[in-house]
Amino acid sequence: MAAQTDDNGPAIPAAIESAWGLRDRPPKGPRPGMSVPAIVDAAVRVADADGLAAVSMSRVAKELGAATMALYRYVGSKDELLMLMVDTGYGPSPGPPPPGADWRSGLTRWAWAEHDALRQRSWLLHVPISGPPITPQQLGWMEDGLRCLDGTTLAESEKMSVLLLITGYVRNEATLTSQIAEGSQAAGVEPSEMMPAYGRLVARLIDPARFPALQRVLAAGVLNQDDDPDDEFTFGLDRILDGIDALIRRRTA
Amino acid sequence: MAAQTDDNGPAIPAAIESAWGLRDRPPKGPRPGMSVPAIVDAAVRVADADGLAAVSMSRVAKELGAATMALYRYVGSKDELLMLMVDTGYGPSPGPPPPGADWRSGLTRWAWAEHDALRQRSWLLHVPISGPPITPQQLGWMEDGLRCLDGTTLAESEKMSVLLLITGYVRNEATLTSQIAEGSQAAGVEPSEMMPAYGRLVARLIDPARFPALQRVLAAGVLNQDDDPDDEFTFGLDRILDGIDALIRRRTA
DNA sequence: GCTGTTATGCGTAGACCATACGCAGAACTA
DNA sequence: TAGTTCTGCGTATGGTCTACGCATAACAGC
Repeated sequence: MAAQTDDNGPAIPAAIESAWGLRDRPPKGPRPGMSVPAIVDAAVRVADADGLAAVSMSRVAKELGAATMALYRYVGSKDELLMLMVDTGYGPSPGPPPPGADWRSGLTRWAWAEHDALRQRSWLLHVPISGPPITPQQLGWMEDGLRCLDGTTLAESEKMSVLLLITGYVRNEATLTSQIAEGSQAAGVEPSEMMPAYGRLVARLIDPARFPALQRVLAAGVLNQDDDPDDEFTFGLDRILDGIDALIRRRTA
Repeated sequence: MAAQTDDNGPAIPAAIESAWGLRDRPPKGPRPGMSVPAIVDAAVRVADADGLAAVSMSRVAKELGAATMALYRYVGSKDELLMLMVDTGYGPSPGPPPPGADWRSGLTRWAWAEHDALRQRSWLLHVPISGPPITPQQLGWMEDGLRCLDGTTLAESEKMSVLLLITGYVRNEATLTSQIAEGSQAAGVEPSEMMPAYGRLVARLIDPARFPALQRVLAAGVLNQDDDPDDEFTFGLDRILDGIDALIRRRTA
């Protein structure tokens, strides 16, 4: 439905038009009492306060002092609202790499910026993403990431793959640490006790004869200490950057 | 609630006891008409056929010819059922690496096994995972992954980080390709036309002056060709393995 | 200034969803 | 046979998203 075609090619989904500010208000009819950005901000406020699960259309409407169904004049569906929330939630991209920076320090900065955004707004991880990035800020992040690789000899398609690799890693790492935080909160346990408790549980369940390697990990106390999540993040990121480094050297040589 | 403690330490969540087969049937009362595995199998069948969104308690009950509320005698909540579904859905782990295999070929096989499992059951990606792996098959995968690194000089904690890195990558890559598939199906477009359509949309939205690097990617036709997803997967995996290789060499030297 | 058009705000209602609770009856123990 | 305990499941509650339609407000053109 709504697959109408105009002079400029296939139709752009309403949510995307909203995000890019391409929607022109029709000259007739009453003044709108709300605006898409106001609704998105309210939804983000709810998510910040009570998590993504608390974001229902009625809750957002209540936040604005409006009726539930009034929102549907501005966003086509809840999924559309979620998409706009993500664009707002990530915030502006970290900007192009400082002049003179090499690709590695540039991408490190880029990865940490996403890391920080996801740490601040862990609900972003719970939004079911339904496609490649298309909103303005998302593409801004992409642009800044690509610029980090500007001086390298990588092919354009390889640059893209590299960014995908890193952003995937950042999301993944953020998901894991946020799960620990949420799990500990749900169970009423200290976050620092979460991993040890997990270790004890695994130790109780597994038969050492069938899980010897796992048993060795447990015996080494890997799960007992709660190491700094930032160190864990750095470790993985450095591995990936090492791998990219190997590729770049090969392409250069 | 239900935080009772017995002789063997803190209580094990009911779902985990189910998964490990630790629940002994009480001697009194009527014979159960169903079983946890039967329910989980039915739920998996529904997810395979109509996706995770179709998995509701009533739908699963209908699949079994039972009443909705009857299921709650076997699983404590829908989340519990989902957890058991994941354990079943992944299937058995690929087994330990063939004797004599080096770590790299072992982990490649391991990564591809998860890749294949996720490709076959893309609904696994939509299950909101809520903690570290604790079910039998999940820990089996972990065990097999660890064994691939048995001969290396890595610390136990590093082995764990390496597995986390790889499994995260596999999930991420699978998520992206499944999104393309689902998106094209939802839009009624050929999957091979998905990326070009995306490229055209981006091209129409962005201002080349503000997104020069992105513009260059588009001009290079990166998004126009639909390259083999398996090649894309191999590319990222090789980057990560290169990074791990660098670490192992450093540790060995 | 009047009229027709169009858009907004939003009330109502429908179709789902998970699940708390309680009761009838089955299967066991003593 | 009596008592206990567990199963199956009907009912009901409170939540979700959103399709539909109506009253009203604001503009365009005459």
